Amino acid sequence: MSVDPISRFRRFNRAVTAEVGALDSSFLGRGRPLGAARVLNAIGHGRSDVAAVRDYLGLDSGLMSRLLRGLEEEGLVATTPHPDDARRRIAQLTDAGRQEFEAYERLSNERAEIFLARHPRPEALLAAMDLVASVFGRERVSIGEVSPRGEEALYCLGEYYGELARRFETGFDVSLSRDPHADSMVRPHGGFFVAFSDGLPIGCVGLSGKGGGMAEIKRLWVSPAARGLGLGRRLMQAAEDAARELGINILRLDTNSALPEARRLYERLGWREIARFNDDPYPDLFFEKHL
Amino acid sequence: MSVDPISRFRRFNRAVTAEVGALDSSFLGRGRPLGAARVLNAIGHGRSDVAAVRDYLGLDSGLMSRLLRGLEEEGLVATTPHPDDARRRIAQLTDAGRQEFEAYERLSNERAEIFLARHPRPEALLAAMDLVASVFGRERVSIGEVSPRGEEALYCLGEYYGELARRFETGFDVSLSRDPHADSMVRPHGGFFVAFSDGLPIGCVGLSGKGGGMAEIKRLWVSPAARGLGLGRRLMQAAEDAARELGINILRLDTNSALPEARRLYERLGWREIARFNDDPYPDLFFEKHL
DNA sequence: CAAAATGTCTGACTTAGGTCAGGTATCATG
DNA sequence: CATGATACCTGACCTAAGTCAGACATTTTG
Repeated sequence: MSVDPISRFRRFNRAVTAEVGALDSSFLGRGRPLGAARVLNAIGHGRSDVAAVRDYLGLDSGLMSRLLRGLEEEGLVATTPHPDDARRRIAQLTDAGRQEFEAYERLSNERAEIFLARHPRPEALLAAMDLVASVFGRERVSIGEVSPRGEEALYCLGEYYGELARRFETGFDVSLSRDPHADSMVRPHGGFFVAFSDGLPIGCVGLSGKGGGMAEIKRLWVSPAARGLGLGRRLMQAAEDAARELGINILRLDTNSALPEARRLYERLGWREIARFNDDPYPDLFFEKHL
Repeated sequence: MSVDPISRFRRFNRAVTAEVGALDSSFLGRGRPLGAARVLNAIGHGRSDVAAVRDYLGLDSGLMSRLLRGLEEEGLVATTPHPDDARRRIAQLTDAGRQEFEAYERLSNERAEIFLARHPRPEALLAAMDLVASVFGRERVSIGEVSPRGEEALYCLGEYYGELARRFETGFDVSLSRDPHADSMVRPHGGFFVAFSDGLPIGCVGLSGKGGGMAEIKRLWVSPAARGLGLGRRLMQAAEDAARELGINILRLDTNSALPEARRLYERLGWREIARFNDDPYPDLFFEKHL
């Protein structure tokens, strides 16, 4: 019986091709070819620069131009020259365009809801989808610096605390831990970095400093769906790069032996175990790295 | 932060659309449009009837005819009239066609291997993909009667025993259990049914009889990826239908309280708990249903 | 056995999507 | 301020894919 990995992969492909095809063609219900609908959606999602849309959708400049013209004639899009550079153009939805865009959004959301409702445990299904999407999108993960008070950061931190609570035998209570003040993770003291996969945050790390040549790495978290894809390393690299930029040359961090994969990561990245340097009740392992 | 189910679903869609598109276009490397490649593959996978191919690929009869003609001109396919009905035609690969088909298969397998190698735990990735594929392919699951000695049946039984071994505190040893003889699950005594999703077996059930108006349901198994999609019910229905056909009017089964979802299923389907009717060491629950 | 139905094929046509070679306006630079 | 680079646009062209009406041979049905 051929239930080998390859057959399973190919079954997945066929199932998904059929379904995604149906999803795509549901966009056809609004009497507009798929190309035009995709451009409308890209603009609706905030890609206003014509070149950005073209790039995102992988379109030839001629084709892009024609699609844009079509949407303009329909009265859904208006283009204006870019204020800094009149060669470039920026496209924006008109009121009618925004309505049409929202109709597409509704369609898409409806399909998503129907699909998720097909399973008795949508959370398990979503976790599986996250995992697949993370592996597929592995090359398209970007790391950005954000405010540690912003919603992306808060989301990541919430997930991080939840994970610790699950993995520490004693649970985890933020208020008992040495919680770095958000100001310490903002320039010029430090920074806060979030990894985005197609717009969704899937990992974070904080660089917490007080001025001077020393800082701490805090709150390294990678979404379960994205583990094993080298994201921890990339986040640590982003934090180190920022530290160098800020003139920091000694980094420290604390962690717990209940998180063996974190320990392995630090060791692989050239961190050295040192003696306890704080009285936080949760960590039992302490590391340092000279840049 | 929008990390709601809908966003996650849509992220999955985008990731998969991009990847599956790349996969499709990898078929273009052999200098043949996708449509022709799809027809070649359908024939290679054993769909010889022209109507069957057309139906499977959802093609117009005119288009199908032209694609077939193209493949014939390339010397990859030969068509002959159907022996029973000269209006119908059957298509078969020539030697050159088979070589070309195998080249496509190799391409497809290579891509699958590369993808799976991207993850440190391919088994977790595959489990996630199986789950998604099962939900997507929910409507396309077919139940067929097979020999209980065939490879599909043996595969399912292997998975079934593995599952019991994991779920029973004492483990599970087939040789200690009352294993129904395969002959009892073949007409006219009984039957063995396997659920297929796109060719892969994802569930089974046996109807084990010795002649006479009574039979037992044995070996009900549903792949973890396909649970919660109503497959258990469909398999039980297939077994019951076969029982009625064979003139059986009393069905029995035994199960274990370590499998609560099985118990719930039986109760929902109108089975009644009865007293122990055998001395098998594993079951502790016994059910009966009058048809 | 004539009429209706079926399965495939052919020709004429349409649409979506895409490529390519210029063309035009604008910007950056020596 | 001339020159080349850049960003977008236009026209001409092409292919893949699909639709539709009718043709033809064969089979089924009244």
